[in-house]
Amino acid sequence: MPELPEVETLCRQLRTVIVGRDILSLQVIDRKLGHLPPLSGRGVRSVDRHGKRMVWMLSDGQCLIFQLRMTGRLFWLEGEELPAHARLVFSFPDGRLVLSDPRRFATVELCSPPAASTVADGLEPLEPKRLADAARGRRLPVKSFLMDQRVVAGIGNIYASEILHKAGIDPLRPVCGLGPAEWKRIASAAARILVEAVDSRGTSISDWRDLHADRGEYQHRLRVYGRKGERCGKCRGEIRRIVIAGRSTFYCPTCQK
DNA sequence: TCCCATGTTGCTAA
DNA sequence: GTTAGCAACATGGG
Repeated sequence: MPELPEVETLCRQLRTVIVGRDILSLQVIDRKLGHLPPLSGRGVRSVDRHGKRMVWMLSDGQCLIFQLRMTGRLFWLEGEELPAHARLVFSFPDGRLVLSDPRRFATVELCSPPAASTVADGLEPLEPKRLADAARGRRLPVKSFLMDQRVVAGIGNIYASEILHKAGIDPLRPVCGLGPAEWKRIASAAARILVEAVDSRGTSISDWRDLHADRGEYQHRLRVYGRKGERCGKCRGEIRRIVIAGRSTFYCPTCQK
């Protein structure tokens, strides 16, 4: 799925086109998404994000929560033609918004406003101490820890590798063995990378596209992800690919300790 | 044909 | 209680 920077990009772009507008209708194309009412006449009050989850506040007090998972995309359309794999279509006065999702893992839920999350979002300043506290007594690899959405919301497989490379930490290190200085490096690397990725409108590694079907730019700035066998830009070591918890992980064994 | 894929959940077993 | 491993979801690309 889109990770935090990709979902944030969509939120920013969506605000300019749907906040303050009324939904004319909602058409569910893929029944796997479950039952959703047409929502006709309900306005979109706000578009927000927590981690990888997008939340629309509607004028009747209900919320729509989107989880795009692996291949969910949102596209703003002004013409007639629907993109491939269209699963859901919102009609607005000025255009249509479509959920396109080849693998059909995305979910959309209509519900009451959720309670405020106690989990820090990745774009909030990350307290190194908070990470260290959450890690106390746990032995799992630091990469899995960073991807745990109950620890920090929004970091996925690409940015976890990038953050640990910037911080100079071996992704396999058990979290309970990391010291305060290392948590500080991880927290500042995470903040830097996520902000830069948002500024780049995300990473178009394979087929990620933003609301207007444009590519992001962060794929040009990846230092380790997808670069197995290449030389590390920091120390010229050889970048390796390993598997942690079933997910590809890229790192430089020379400068990540 | 096989392997891989930006995610999440749920099960099993150590 | 924690963690790893695996399958499931479903599809497309190399």
